[in-house]
Amino acid sequence: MDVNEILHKHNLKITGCREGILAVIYNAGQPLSENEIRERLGGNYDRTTFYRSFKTLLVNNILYKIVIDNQLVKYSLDNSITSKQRHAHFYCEICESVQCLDMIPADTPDLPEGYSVYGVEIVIKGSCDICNSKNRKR
Amino acid sequence: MDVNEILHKHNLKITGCREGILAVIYNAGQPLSENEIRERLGGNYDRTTFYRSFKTLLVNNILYKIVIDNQLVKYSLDNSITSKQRHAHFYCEICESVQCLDMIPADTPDLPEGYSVYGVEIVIKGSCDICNSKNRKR
DNA sequence: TGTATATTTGCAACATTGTTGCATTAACAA
DNA sequence: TTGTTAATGCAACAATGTTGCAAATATACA
Repeated sequence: MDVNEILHKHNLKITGCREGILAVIYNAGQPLSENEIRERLGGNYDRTTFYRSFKTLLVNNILYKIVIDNQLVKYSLDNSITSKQRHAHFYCEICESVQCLDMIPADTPDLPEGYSVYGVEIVIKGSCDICNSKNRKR
Repeated sequence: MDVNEILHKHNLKITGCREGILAVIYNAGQPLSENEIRERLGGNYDRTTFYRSFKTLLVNNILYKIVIDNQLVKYSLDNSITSKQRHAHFYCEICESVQCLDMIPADTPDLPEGYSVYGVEIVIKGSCDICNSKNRKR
């Protein structure tokens, strides 16, 4: 994945913060919280710059915001970048990681007459296979 | 619905704040945000008391927390109180109201081996029939 | 009905999270 | 290389959520 190309295609300037955020998320292979991203970038960049970078990347549909709880938000690359379909997400309440459940599509359901649908968010909460196997071993 | 009976059954003291929160939600017939509830109670009770009342009612499975966004949370009566099944919620981005979609169950999906599921959250975002009809008339 | 006890409340102080204005700095098109 | 525009970092602020503690309240029980 070429981060610079993505930014360029969206007419966004290539800055260290934006590059870093996208690279960290891409390399992680799973959605990350803002704090997780900041940690992996080694504490560079101001908090304000982060917020603004996220906002810019979200508005331009480069990042996708997964709201687990009002106190926990994770960011992944948008489907338009990854060419994925809309899908559900799994949140492990033990290791606090989020996984994309590509096998569970977030399809638009049938609603009563007169309703318009812009998006469908599905978050499944539980404990993941890794955490479950660790607990069994103890 | 007898609010006092619900509190009593859960071994919680019957206080004005708890009674008020439950009565307001019940009478609204739809999930409400903390601010909406505070407004309808006429500004009584401290902000701290509210937070603690919500926490108590949530921990005791009397209230259910519907996370629309990290900045917007709505509260409804828990399914154990209303005897409803788990269901999806609809959020209207125009009037900012939330409706229970009882016709769309939030069933536990099939996940890969080793995963445990504690809960499924489905939030459908769009515009509701009332807001859509208002826009058509203009 | 009155009283003892444990819980809840309200206040203050604090911690965290997110926003805005503005001068400085950096990106990049030409 | 340079001019223009946008992004950054800082400070100050606003909103949201938490904690400790003294005073007030709910309730079980005499």
